[in-house]
Amino acid sequence: MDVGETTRTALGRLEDELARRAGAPVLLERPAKAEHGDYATNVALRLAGAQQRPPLEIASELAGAAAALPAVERAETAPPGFVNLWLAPAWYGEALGELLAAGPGYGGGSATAPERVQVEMVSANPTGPITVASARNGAYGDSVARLLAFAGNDVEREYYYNDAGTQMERFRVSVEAARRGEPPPEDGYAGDYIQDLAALEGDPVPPMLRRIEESLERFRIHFDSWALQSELASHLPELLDDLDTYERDGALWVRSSAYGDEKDRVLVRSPERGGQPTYEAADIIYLRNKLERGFDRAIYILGADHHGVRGWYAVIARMLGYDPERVEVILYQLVHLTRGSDVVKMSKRRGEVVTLDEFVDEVGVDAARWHLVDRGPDRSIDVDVDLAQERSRKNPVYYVQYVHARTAGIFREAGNAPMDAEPKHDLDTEERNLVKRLLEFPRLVTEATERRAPHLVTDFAIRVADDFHRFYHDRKRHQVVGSPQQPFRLALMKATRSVIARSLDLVGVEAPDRM
RNA sequence: GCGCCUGUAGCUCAGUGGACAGAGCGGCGGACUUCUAAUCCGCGGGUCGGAGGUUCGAAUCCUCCCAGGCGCACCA
Repeated sequence: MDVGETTRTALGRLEDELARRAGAPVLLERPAKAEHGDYATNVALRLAGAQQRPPLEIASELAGAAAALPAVERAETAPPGFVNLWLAPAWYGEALGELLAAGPGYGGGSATAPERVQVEMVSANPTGPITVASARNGAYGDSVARLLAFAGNDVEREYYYNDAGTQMERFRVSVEAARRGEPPPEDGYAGDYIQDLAALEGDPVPPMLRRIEESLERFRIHFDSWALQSELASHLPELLDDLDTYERDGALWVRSSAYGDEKDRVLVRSPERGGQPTYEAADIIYLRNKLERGFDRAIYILGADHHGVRGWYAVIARMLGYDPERVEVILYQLVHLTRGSDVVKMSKRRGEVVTLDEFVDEVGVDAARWHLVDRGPDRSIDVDVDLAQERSRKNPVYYVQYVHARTAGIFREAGNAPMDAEPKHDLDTEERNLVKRLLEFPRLVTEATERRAPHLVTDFAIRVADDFHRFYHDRKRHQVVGSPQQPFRLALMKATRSVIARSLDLVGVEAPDRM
């Protein structure tokens, strides 16, 4: 919807033409019903109040002006004040030609002021394998990162872990116990992976981290950097000088309530509580570290159980003198494990966890990634511990991938035959619908990026697949290779394949040439 | 008690101010001498949790209520 986008697409130019005639911005929408035209605008309804005129009168004038445009084949009004437009085949050719000219970057580059962005995600302490719960964090965070990068931002992914806390101590003690052939201590960690680590020499943390990284790489998530709390902790003394702190009850507090916090926080515990820095102290060190490294924006991907810290990060930014707008906390609801219709409590000790590797072994990377991002982040996800239902071949991911396989088949058949976006025939409903769908992509991607909502992309990909499969299936009318319409239809197929491939890539799913 | 999220078709969910509310799955009935039937077509299915309000227009915005999930430590 930015100026740059509207002026460089056929749809944007048409909107600008209409806006000039209406005297107000015009947004063309695709009506739900075919009888309401290719595109429609409600601008007359919006103007009626200010102009003190009946909406249909304004609509009628605009429809008359629109009908005179070469791109417009027919313009009608409809109560209470819509203007409905039917566009000429030449306009479709122009629009499709522009889409193809944009190449692989079609739909990208929407960031008006590109930023250096860090997305911190997963960040599970390395006390065990990555679970399917953390995998949602990764699938979601990585897709957001892909969207931001496609928009033109410089994006890095970081994994943060606490290598020195009590959780890690319990983990190390559990491995030590296993090495002596003893059971894990109270509150320790059990499981086959502990035995695997016990068979190795030395600190079990590095091999555990390698295993985590392997799981995530297999899941197509690559981390540019790994941050350790122990390396950051040494910066605490210099940090304390810059903060408004005081002592009470033997502990060191920060006056965060003066920066919008609901209460002050302890940064260093009192001696009788161990005298160690708190998690909040680590938060402050880490945020400053991120921003000092030159990131314009620091994004935290956190499960909804951490929603309480959302305001805390803004408080930290203010305490350190940074613009809180540079810090962004994105929350997603949690993954619940079910068995049939029963919710089961996740518990490592009882073995009631599903690891990412198990999930991927069962359903494959593509179905797993799709399943973990195809609904809004504000909605919780159930994963059946027996995994039978996710194994289904009815998963929409295959429906979408099939578009890519079918278009690839067409090009195997067509070879290097010439293509031409300019249609030499009158376009039928399926052809028009497919072009219009593909033209939605730039705005859809822009919205998905701004809203941090990759599920809009999977939803859109299904819509593209609907339109494509409807076109493709009727071979009598829509034969591509060898038909009189071949040059145009090859152009349409190339555009379809490109949009589907990009949509799948944005959520980390492969686009196969054969299925 | 305070805060955040959710409540839409039998099930899982899209839909963040527009035209009679959509899709997938499940159910029933049809379509292959194919550029891949992992596809397509048809039929059934909904007081959009409830009540008010704002608006020409509300699933969408506001207020209250109900139900479910999660969070409110000198825990990590």
